[in-house]
Amino acid sequence: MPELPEVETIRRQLAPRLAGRLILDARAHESAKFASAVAARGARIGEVQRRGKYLLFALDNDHELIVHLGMTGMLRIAEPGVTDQYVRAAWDLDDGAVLEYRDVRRFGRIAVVPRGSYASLPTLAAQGPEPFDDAFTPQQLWTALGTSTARVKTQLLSQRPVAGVGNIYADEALWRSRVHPASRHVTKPQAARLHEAVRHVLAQGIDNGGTTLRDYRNFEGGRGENQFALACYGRGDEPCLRCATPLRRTVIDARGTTFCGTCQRR
DNA sequence: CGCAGCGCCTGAAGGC
DNA sequence: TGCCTTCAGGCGCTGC
Repeated sequence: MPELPEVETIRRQLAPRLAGRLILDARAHESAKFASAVAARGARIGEVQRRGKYLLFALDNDHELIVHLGMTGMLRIAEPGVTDQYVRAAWDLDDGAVLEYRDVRRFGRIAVVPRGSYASLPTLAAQGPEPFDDAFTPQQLWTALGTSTARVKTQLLSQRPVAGVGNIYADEALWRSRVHPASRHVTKPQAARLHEAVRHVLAQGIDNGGTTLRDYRNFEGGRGENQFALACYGRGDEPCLRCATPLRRTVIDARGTTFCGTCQRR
């Protein structure tokens, strides 16, 4: 599932490839989740930025094209003559290439909005700080987590305490910081450890080009390598790398969750 | 207003 | 072998 490291890997690859390109034409799946992709027709692409898991393409008409990859979304340059029933949007570029958005399960989303107007994307509008910005601090994380009584993992997945953490990196960060995923309250030291852990696991994910367990591919079609660096996610019943206790698998907020019942205390 | 619960999607994998 | 069930889960929306 594309989380911040996967989206950032894609952004770094496609930004230089797409900057300055004019969108000559566009097509999209009829679903409201993708239909507005055609509104980018006639615009020139500027800077490509990322906010959490959202890709933001600046357009020269005071709008921006926003792409969220959901579970199985991917961006790529089309191969000539190849048809694919899972392509949900396509943009014809002025250099002859076709940018495609492919999404088997259609959990992703595309929007064209006036620059900075995110009312139609409430999760984007309400997101917490970028994890590598100065605004993300141990104190800020502790305060943010304290405003809700929801489980700490649920809060991380809400994107509100910090942007960009999904199920894989949430399990990794909670394991690294020794915080129990179902905790409804975290201490200041726990928040400080979680702050460090979020930055660590996301930075490592970027360094490794993202995590490819099933569907994730980068803009060049390649796989990430971070799946070989995971300490917790997907390792249920395998020994904890700190204490050797078999990791436990449970469900929190309808998401598969792996954690160490010995190291990670409430 | 906050939040729990639900629905969207479809291929892969496992059971019988 | 083939059919059926279960599973993966981010996020927008609804209703309490």
